[in-house]
Amino acid sequence: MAQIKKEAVRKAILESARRHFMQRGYSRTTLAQIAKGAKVTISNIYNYFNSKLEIIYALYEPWLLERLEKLERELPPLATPRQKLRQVILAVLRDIPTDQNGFANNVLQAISTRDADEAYSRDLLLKSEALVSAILARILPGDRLWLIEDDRFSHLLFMAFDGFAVNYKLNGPSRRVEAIADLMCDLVLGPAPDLTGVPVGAEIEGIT
Amino acid sequence: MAQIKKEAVRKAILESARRHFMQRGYSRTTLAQIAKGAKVTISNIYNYFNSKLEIIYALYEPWLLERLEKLERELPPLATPRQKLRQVILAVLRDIPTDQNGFANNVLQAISTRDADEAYSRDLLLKSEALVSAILARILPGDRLWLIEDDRFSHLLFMAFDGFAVNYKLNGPSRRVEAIADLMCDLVLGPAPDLTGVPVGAEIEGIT
DNA sequence: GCTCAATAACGAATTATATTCACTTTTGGG
DNA sequence: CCCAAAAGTGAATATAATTCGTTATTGAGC
Repeated sequence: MAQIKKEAVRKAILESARRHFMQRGYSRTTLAQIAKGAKVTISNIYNYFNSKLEIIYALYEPWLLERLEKLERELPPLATPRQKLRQVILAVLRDIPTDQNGFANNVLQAISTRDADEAYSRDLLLKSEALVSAILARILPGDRLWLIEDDRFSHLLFMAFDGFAVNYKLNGPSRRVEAIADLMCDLVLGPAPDLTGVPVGAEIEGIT
Repeated sequence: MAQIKKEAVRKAILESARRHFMQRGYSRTTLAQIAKGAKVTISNIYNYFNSKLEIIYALYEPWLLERLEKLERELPPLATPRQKLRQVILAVLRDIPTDQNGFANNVLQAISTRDADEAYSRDLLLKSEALVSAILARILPGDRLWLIEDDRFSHLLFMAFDGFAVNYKLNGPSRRVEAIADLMCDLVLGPAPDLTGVPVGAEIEGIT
């Protein structure tokens, strides 16, 4: 054959892109900046990726899946179904949208401005919803399992995920997301037990 | 004084912009197209608006408020609180995101790509949430009014609104949005009455 | 009506970037 | 040790938003 594309170069491009997207967002990051950061010429980037859009897709999938795996690791220490459900909701509506200085928003930037003829696969969305449904299946009591049929509840969460991602960039961290998580827990599991008289902090998730 | 900005010119610019945004989306609509459609030069547009972003803002607010007023007009004919709640949810998650070929998505395009130094006011979001809360206050039974405290439930709806707006452009009409509305109705008002044996159609909202 | 200054309207730059292209350099298999 | 395929390059190209210097219009005061 001949020269082989170097994994190191690809990595360098992705790393530089990630840094810049995080700092300045997708739209305002130029290929010139990415190239400079990766010590590569702009045109050589096109030997590795067909477009700027493809670069962010390459970053997005592993990032999101990693975050969902992290969520799974966080759950076992939590004592009650309520704490676990709350954590799942907060992961999707708060922790992931704010991760990496709002990285999720970059994907929305990219997707919403893409040309109609550029392919877009919703596989990742479907996969993520299924993953969250599987997590919920292990948390919810039997009489609440109808919620996750057809990934309905997960779909709702991921639709709201978009909104929280956009709003994080506009207004900073949401002041109401925890209240919304509690509200959803109440709706799904019934009202929280009255904690009056219970030592402060006992209802907080995490190490007891 | 001297020449006065003509309302007709401003209107023409907005109308042309609306048409083009609807057809091709915000990013792919050029000022050249808007100018041509409005029979105005590109540079004259800048006598009326400071930027492309300002044009879509000028279209967005009246459009959204009009849609929310339309929602209010749709409610009185509906018989039950459940039908009304369902209609509110469907308005925010389905009807408004799909209106005008996904006009809402244009605003997301504009907002998500705006420069950080461009002012953005969340007043409209807050106003809309308050409006929907007020509507819900008239629908929900007293023991469910805690849901709308601090506009929590409305906020959740409007966060999901963003997701549905984005996804409408990517995948067309959601196949699950009605199921999600039913799910939310069930969570908020308790399970739907069993309609087995009831004449078909009796549970559908609208004229009885 | 007439004047004139404010400003609407204009066309031609300017700027900023993603993408393409023709060319040069490198390198792995025979 | 070739050499062709592919990596890598710098210079166009294309597309658009925005700015700028100039011209044309017009409403208020006379």
